[in-house]
Amino acid sequence: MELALSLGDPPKPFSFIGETQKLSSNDLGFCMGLLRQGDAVYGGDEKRVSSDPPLQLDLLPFSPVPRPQLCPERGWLAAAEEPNSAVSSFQMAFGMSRRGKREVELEMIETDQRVNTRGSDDDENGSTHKKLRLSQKQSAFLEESFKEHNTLNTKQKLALAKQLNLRPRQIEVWFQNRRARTKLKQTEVDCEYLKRCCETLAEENKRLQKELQELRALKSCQPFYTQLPATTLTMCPSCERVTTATASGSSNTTDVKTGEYPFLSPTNA
DNA sequence: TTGTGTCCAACGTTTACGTCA
DNA sequence: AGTGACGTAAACGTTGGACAC
Repeated sequence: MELALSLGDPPKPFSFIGETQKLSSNDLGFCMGLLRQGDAVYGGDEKRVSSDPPLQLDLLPFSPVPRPQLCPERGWLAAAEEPNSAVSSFQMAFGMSRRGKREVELEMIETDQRVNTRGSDDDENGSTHKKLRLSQKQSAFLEESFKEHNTLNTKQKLALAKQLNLRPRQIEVWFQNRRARTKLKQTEVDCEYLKRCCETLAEENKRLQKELQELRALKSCQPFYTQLPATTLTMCPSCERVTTATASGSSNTTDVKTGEYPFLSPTNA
């Protein structure tokens, strides 16, 4: 059994869920995907062994609290901002537009007086490395690279190492740690979001309980209702018909859309 | 199909560094 | 100036998945 859980994201199919299960992109809320054991998913081209479609449940058709997202451009929280409209912290810090930014960055790296000298010499002879902080400019350049792609292939890693005068291993480690930091921060944000959701739902529950109590009180004051037998309402999700099962065992159905009660219609009367 | 080796991301931990009281 | 506590970032070790052979 495979379970995917998306908190607060606009519902979208999970990797193992096909196009047929798409939900409205306007909705926000909780999204769960369920894959039964025996379903097989292979890499990019998804093939399924089981004929039964997996489930994707949108548990909240509305989002009581807009879920904040860590802004990859700025490194702080952002809510419903245009992702490309923001000027990055790097650009803000160094006062430049995105155009030509790369050239300026490289120039700064080259002129950086504090060169991280824990270089390839140590790497080759396998001696232990003395830990040195990366310079601000090196960090800034890595941050920029991370915003463009948070994982590196070998080619990118080597290129970055060469540009920043660092060992490829350092680049690799930096990206690993950076991903860990991002994840940690997003987890914190998600926790806060869930906390607020919980509070909102608790309030809603309280309100509904109160409403129910009022309705029950109203019902006890109106003898007409008390004469009706106790019923259990169930709705068929596909045809949206409600079945009322009475305590005596009889049952009736009604169409939710039209509100028509067949047993009261002239044809049935 | 199974076994083996390689690569890499994720994760937890350790360690060095910087800051502050 | 020296020192210890603390937070952060760099680095390390392990594990497991994907992939090629």
